[in-house]
Amino acid sequence: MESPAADAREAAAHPRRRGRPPRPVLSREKITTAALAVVGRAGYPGLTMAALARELKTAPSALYNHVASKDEVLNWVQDDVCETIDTSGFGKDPWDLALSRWAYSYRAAFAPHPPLIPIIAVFPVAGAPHTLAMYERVAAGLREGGWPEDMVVDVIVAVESFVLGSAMDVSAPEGIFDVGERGDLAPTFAAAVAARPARGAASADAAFGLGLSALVAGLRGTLASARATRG
Amino acid sequence: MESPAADAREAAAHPRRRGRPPRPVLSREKITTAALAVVGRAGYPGLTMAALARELKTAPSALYNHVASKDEVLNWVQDDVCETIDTSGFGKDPWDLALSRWAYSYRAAFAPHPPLIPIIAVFPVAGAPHTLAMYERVAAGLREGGWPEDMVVDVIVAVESFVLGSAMDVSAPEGIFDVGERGDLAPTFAAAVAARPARGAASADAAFGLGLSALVAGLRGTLASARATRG
DNA sequence: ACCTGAACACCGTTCAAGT
DNA sequence: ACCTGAACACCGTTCAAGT
Repeated sequence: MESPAADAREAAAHPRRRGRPPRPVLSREKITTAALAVVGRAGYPGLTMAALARELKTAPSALYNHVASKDEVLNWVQDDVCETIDTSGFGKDPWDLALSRWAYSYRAAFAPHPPLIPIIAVFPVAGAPHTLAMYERVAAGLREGGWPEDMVVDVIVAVESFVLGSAMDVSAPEGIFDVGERGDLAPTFAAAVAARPARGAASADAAFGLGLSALVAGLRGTLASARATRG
Repeated sequence: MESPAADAREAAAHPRRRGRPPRPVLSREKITTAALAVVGRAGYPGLTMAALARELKTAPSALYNHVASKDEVLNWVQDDVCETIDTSGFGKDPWDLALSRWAYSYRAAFAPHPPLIPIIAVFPVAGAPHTLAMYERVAAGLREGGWPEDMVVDVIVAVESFVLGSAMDVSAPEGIFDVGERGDLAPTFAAAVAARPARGAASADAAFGLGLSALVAGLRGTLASARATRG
């Protein structure tokens, strides 16, 4: 096992010849890690197939031996981000507390990755093992908490929808609700914006906290009446 | 005022000469309408600056005399979609009923326009008059319903986050939660998916209905305790 | 001020050639 | 099977020239 520095010297001195290499130089894991490195350095506008190939010291076309499209790369990155989400409350704390902790962690994980948010909402879980493992832990925790089997997915989807919608808000610019010159057109709204105690990212946090508390409180009521009617 | 058919014949017979036309042929309204026409015919992948220009019978570069970027075009379309959202419950029905009606209508309006969803979450309201007018009606309705001024925006943002997250779900493919071959990795989740009564778009509707009921019920509780503590 | 037409600097993706 | 290198069919945007 050579050091990365030695690898770099090696690559600069002996660029890879044409033809199939003795062992594959790319893999799902390497591509995912490289994509996150590019994003960390250049953001999502900088994540192009060319930049990704440069990070991996290959030709862009080599990527297509391992991945079908750039969208699939984004899906792999999304699955990697899901691995960092905290589900440790389930099976330990009451379901409502665990769900709330999961939601906070989920939003924090995706807030730095806005372009992945529409991806997770739409990509099948079959190709995303960490995402699937997360759903499994949440589903098991909800079942243990007393939720009927046929409601579990709807609860997950509902909370996830709120989380992902809220995660999009985090990247909104500071003055997004500033009414501008025609404040007279929206006097009530403008006054409400001015009356908000928090500013910037803290105000997005406040709205998320308010909504999550309400949603979880509402779900406690939903569960109680579901158990009452079903016995 | 000539008929559209006459306009089309005219344009085909006499393509516009170089140089400034006697009266501007483009405007925000015409560009927005044309963009919606292109989307209706070719979807969002088909909405390119070139296709938009073709719809308007101009050169693509002419668009840039009126709009700064394609993103701004999307923002204009987004504002147009907001005009169709139903806010008529506010000032008539109780705030919770009006809020629920607004949320259903909001989600239905944006479900056919997934690429606009991240746009509305991030673009300033100052340049989006219909969006602003919508917020004004909602804010006024919440104030009338007894919500304190400094909580109104957080309530709007919370409900909007849930709505937009749910709108992204509508365009998810049918089998998004199918676990695939490794069902043993997520047995509880797989069983919960199988136990869901509804399929396809109806299951997204079910999750939305469940979540919205819980969220609104939770907000009723939030308002009650806010009023109790503040007097 | 507001068009046209040509050009620029990309972009994701394909494919033959090579080992 | 899995690389390289060249090429393709776009894309959004800029800008000089024209009225």
